[in-house]
Amino acid sequence: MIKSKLKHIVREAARQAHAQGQLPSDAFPEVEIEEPKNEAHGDFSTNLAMIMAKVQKMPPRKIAEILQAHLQDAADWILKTDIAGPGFINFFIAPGAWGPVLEAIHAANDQYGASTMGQGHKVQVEFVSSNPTGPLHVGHGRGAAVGDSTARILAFSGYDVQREYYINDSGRQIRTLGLSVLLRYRALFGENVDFPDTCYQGDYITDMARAMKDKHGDGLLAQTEDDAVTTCARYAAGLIIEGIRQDLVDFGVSFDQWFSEQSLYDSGRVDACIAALREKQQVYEKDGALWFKSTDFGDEKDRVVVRNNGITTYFASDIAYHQEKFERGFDTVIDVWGADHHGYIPRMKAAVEASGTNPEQFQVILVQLVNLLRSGEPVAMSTRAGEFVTLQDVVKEVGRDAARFLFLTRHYDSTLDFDLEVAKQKSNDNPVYYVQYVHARIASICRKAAIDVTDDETLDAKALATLTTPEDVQLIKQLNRYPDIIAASARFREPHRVTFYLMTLAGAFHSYYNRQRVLTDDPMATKGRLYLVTAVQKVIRNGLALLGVSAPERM
RNA sequence: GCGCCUGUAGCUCAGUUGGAUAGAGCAACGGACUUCUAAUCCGUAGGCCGCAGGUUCGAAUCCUGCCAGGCGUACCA
Repeated sequence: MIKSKLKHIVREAARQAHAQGQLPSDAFPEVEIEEPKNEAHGDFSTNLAMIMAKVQKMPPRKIAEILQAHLQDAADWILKTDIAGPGFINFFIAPGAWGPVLEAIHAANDQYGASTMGQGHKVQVEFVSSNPTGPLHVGHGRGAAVGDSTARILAFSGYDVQREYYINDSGRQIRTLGLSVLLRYRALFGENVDFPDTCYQGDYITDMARAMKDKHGDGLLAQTEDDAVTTCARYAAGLIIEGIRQDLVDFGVSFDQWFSEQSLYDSGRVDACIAALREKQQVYEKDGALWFKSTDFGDEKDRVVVRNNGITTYFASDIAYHQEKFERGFDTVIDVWGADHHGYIPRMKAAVEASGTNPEQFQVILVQLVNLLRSGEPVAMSTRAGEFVTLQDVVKEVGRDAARFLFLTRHYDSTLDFDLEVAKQKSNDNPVYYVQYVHARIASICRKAAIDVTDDETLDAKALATLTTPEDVQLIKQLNRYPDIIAASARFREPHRVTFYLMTLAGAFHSYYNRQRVLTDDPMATKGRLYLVTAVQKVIRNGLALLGVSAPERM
């Protein structure tokens, strides 16, 4: 807010300088206001003079001097301006001028940081979409945290967001699942079955076999293998999906829609899609298979959509699925995938483009792997061997808040070491408590305070005016950054920016807490500081909510 | 071989999309609880931003080439 005012003031200064013939060109670039890292460089700065040097054909410092003359009396809250370095203009803001930041926070309350950036554009975020062949593991948890938080941040930033889970309930893996259950089922009746290692090994398979026995008795033994596999597959997939849904609910993640791959076949959508590809001559036959010409759209080789045995590939239904998504009117479709699927991106982009959609409307967030550790030692994980720590296990052991927060303490591009022992610790090593502690501490102050300022419609100007110490100003400046952080986080689809911001804000608060007393004998000063710390509390609560993490009143 | 991601303090990672003297946490060392919660704070120390070129007023950031690690490279999903 202060930044946008400054932006306007600088632009106005440039305009005046041009009008008075001091600047030859009126081709002004967008004014950028940034915050210098070094305090000696003021509260804000602009590099406009440097950027304009080429167009104006003048040295940057000279331009800065011209601009500075027009900035002299632009606003009474600008204490002074400096020209420094190669041509930065630095602004020093009056310590008493930061009150509007707190007013904005209290007025907006849980909407502080929200924006209309998305202008109501329809965005779909599809995430997790784990195959219903087994429970979710830690890697899925990270995808869930990233996808869910991204969706929350986009919605907060004015996008019309829909969250979707794609269920791969068709194809060979599901057959394998059914077979796995059937074989265990037969074993329950004393059959000496040979259990291939291509089948799913986990105990949950045997559990489901027992359930089949309870439900059908020995009825499946009489069926053809094909029918029995189908029965088992349907039952198992349904049960697993239900488990996944419950795990995600326990993790604080919900979806607007669960989309079945099988439904694309049942409705004839996949066949229609392939027919359309033929129509547009985007496919050709070779070696008995049908190939999609993805190389026409930048992929490195063409891809099979119908195998020579007549069965469609996963890619075929995925083309149909993404066409269907865009037909639903989404301006942007975001898929959150595990990094091991990155080779799939070019062909999917190609398919989207071939369907006549601008490929930029299709975006993939590739989430890197999670290395699960316990006290620094890797925990063995192999889905096929059935040895893995499930997301449910992790949430049970370390808690939902810690798990979600830690999944978002890295850029999704970086692999993440997730140490169960560290995640459990209620100490310095665990940033989630560091942030939550701020919320609890402030709640405690409020309980102790004689007055309640949280319902104040308008803030007492006299109380605000007491907030002039360097510690006060520093903390307010930190709060002032929040909307920009959210905007960047939404623009780049990077939830970790919020996480890092919260850790920084928490640090600033703890530091403040140790230097300044909130509740004192001075009623005005106390009131002012209550305005300040409750604003911090609101921003912490607000940011944690975007991460799907709770803000406790006591710890 | 080719493609994608990563390489920043002893360790784990940020770095406002090209800005000023590269930051934080942990670990190490030294301090602060008769105080609104010590799950906290203050201080010290720690750097060839993988290497080498290039682009410009200016590069951890952009381009090229190497080196190292991870992942991928199906008529699997």
